[in-house]
Amino acid sequence: MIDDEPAICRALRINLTARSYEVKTASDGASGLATVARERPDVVIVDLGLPDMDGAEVIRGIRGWSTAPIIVLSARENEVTKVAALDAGADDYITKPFGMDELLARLRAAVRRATPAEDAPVVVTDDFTIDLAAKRVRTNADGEIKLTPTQWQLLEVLVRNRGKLVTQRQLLHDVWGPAYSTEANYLRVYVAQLRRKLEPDPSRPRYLLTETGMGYRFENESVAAGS
Amino acid sequence: MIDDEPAICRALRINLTARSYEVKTASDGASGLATVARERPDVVIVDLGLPDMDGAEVIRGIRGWSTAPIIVLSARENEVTKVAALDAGADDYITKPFGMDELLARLRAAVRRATPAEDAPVVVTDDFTIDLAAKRVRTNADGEIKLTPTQWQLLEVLVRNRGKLVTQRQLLHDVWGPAYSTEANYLRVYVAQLRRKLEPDPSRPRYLLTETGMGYRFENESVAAGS
DNA sequence: CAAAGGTGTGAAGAAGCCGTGAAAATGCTG
DNA sequence: CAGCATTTTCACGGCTTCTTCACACCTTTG
Repeated sequence: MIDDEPAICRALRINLTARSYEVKTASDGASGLATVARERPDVVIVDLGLPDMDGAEVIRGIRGWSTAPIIVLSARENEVTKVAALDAGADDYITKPFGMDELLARLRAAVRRATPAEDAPVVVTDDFTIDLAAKRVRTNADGEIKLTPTQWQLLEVLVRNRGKLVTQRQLLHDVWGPAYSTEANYLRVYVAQLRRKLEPDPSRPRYLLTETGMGYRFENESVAAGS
Repeated sequence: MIDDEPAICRALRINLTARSYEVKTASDGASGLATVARERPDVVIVDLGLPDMDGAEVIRGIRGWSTAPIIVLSARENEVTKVAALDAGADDYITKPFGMDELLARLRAAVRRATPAEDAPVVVTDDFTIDLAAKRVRTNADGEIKLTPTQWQLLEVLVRNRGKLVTQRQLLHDVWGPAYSTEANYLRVYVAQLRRKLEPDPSRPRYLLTETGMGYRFENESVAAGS
């Protein structure tokens, strides 16, 4: 937050911190730019009418090397100023006085836009790599592995719960649907198929583990230290 | 633009057309959603207070399957309405009466934000070159290739997700719209057409790969070193 | 030590999916 | 309105995938 009015700064800091945003403040353009450079914020809130620099200057200074959303606060209704700020690279422009709820909503909108929903869905083991997003598996030995839809779904459920035990019941429910809670042989058949394709030694599984009487577990102890 | 006031509609249309935006209008929520589904606009402007639907409903309806920026116009200063619209997925909220210059500036900001990731609008393979921006394909053998609109859209979705598997569902959704989630034969027909035009050996595809039961994948393993 | 339940195989028929060519319907242009 | 390009629909053979089953193996339990 780059703002020279202590009152607004304090009000915002309190409200934002209460919603578990992390807030850093600067009170003029120069130190604002420095802070942005240092802290790499996810969003920047800039008050126009800073003591040392023109608002559009500050915005351009940030845009020169960051694509973080910039929200401008200003007392000035003046349309020319708004247009200048927006064209300099600002993402939103709020006129004072403003409601805190509106600011927060605009903040959420800005963050939402900037976050392209990337949850790193790639699991790497010593023997193969699973890319959940691309729906793709390759082994270090043979390269690309082809999985059938059911095989893939089963693997996906297990990998999404990696480390945890997944009940037979739940696996059947998630892969075959609510009507198949009893057909436990499906699991045996398909787990065997996956082991044949993924495990270095299918008869002694290292990743797709059986928990007798309960279900299965995908384990990826990066092994690291032998023994 | 979804707006039921003819005066505003006309004013906007004139101003936007003059700046060489292409404008489509709808005068109520239902036809607005239909128009968005059909036209695939780059930005949507929605007036709240439509005759048939709640504003937030319209926004959610669009957000359900499009990520195009949505700018809301409204006569209501009411903060609750603003927050509701923004949290429903709107990107900006402008209170009437507004200055045309401000609207245009916010429009530019919205479009600018929405078009960042053009990280490689030209895809080159060993056999052909796809220019996403210019919407053109040329093969090394025959030169320029003509694609029909549907063929192009399908190819575009696949290429934008190159390397990733794209579900049949998603392809139908993105190319034909939200109502066609089941017509999987369309895909077979059009993929075959694309293969006939692009693949060196259409019966043994190298780029447009089938993942039986799941979907299709555009692959461009520059072939590179064998083994 | 024998019985019982749960698990890992391999194989075979059934079911469903894909590629294909072509015809009917639709929309567009002049 | 005719002529053309495009989209939608359909039915077939060939192939992949799913389901089902029988049997061997293991571990636990009385």
